[in-house]
Amino acid sequence: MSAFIVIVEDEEDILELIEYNLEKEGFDTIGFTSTKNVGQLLEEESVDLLIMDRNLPGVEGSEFVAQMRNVGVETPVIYLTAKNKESDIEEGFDRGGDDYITKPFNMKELVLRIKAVLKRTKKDKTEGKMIYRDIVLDLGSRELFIENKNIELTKLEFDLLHTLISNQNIVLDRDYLLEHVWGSDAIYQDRTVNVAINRLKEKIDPDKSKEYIKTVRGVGYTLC
Amino acid sequence: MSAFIVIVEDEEDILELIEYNLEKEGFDTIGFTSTKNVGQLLEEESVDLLIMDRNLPGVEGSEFVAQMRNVGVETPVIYLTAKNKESDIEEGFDRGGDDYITKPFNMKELVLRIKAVLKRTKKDKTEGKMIYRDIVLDLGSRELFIENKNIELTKLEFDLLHTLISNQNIVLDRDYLLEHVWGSDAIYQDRTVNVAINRLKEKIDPDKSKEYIKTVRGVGYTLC
DNA sequence: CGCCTATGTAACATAACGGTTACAGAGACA
DNA sequence: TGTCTCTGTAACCGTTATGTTACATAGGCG
Repeated sequence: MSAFIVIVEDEEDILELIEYNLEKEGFDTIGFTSTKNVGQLLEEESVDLLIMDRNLPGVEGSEFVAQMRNVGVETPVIYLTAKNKESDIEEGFDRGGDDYITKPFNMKELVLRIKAVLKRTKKDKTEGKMIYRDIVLDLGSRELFIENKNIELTKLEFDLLHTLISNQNIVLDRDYLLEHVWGSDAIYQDRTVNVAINRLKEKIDPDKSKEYIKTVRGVGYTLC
Repeated sequence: MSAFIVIVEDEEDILELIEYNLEKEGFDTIGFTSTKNVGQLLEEESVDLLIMDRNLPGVEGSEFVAQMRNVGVETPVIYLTAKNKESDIEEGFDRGGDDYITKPFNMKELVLRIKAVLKRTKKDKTEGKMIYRDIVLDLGSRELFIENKNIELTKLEFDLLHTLISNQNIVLDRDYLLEHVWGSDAIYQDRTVNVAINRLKEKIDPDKSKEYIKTVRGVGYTLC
């Protein structure tokens, strides 16, 4: 899971520490010691996550985010804050922040929270296309093209193919698919997955010549 | 799938009910009626799952978990909560909780969720590749490459090789293999291991020139 | 060398797994 | 309400993985 992360933190050593650790995790980062220029960046570039110190000299971090929200920027935010009085925390949440973390924090926790937020927001990011071999899955219009031919999919089929394609080369077991496609509270039988997969197979490869979806006996399914 | 589960629930009868049912499922459990002593346990012992009432007298369950996260404890959590207002649920998730279940709940659902969480956290640990000499075992795609040639394995063969390779240079006896590959509740004969090992040997080294798997007479097998 | 035990091998039986199909209920839509 | 589509469930069946058994072989030890 790669992502473009903007960090605003006035203490340079902390800023560098965060950047170093996040890049080690494979994220692209850019750091600022003030909110200057950040607004423009958020408006113009596709930023996946903003990590924002709340105790910046001059502007309150949450004030800045509130302004951003007003001009239509929806980038999720994780606040860094030395305060941990509950009122502050609640305030941060109320204004649309997605998470907070109190200093001092450890890197492991920050990374975990980042991944959690990205995972959560990845869902509503429906831009872009996913490609696998000659399969093109348009996440915006929810259309599937195979060899440039449009193939209609039901919601279930689309979601199923989507999670398969976003985990290509990884064998997904039925429980995983049930949880991620049907929902974590779904209590269905794993045979349900079975049938759904085969309906999908039938649609995307009627004459069974392509073998996009490989079944791994005793385990699950994979796109490989 | 055995696991060590800590339960925090102030109502003793509910606590006992949960413990009874989980132990019936083969889990090791320990129950507490308050968070006292729980923090220490989580830090010192390897706990697989925490089941946490959110409505404890005094401390908020999620506050307690947040504190634990701050000191580096990553134990997954399932919250028990009587509240079901959506805001509460989201908050629980946002702060790093892995799942929640609202009271009143039925045991079946709780057990299902427990198994799901355990499986999910186990999976995170098992990504990547394992290498031994010229053997490359891809845990995600469940593929085996020897000298860059792909060799198909059945589920059993894969799991067997996986535990061998993750215990290389250690002689594993048949009981260990039965428990870890076939499952702790498996009641097979040790000849079963024998045959499985040899089927694996045949696949990964047909002309018996490499001798990846060494049999240690009277003890078991090892990759050394 | 000869015995004994552990291990390898091959054949067989069966249980598990997954593909397929048919059907019924749920939901959308007119 | 009636119709149509989507989707979960159950039943059936072929395929294959795998446990079991029986027998062959190899290794250790006197």
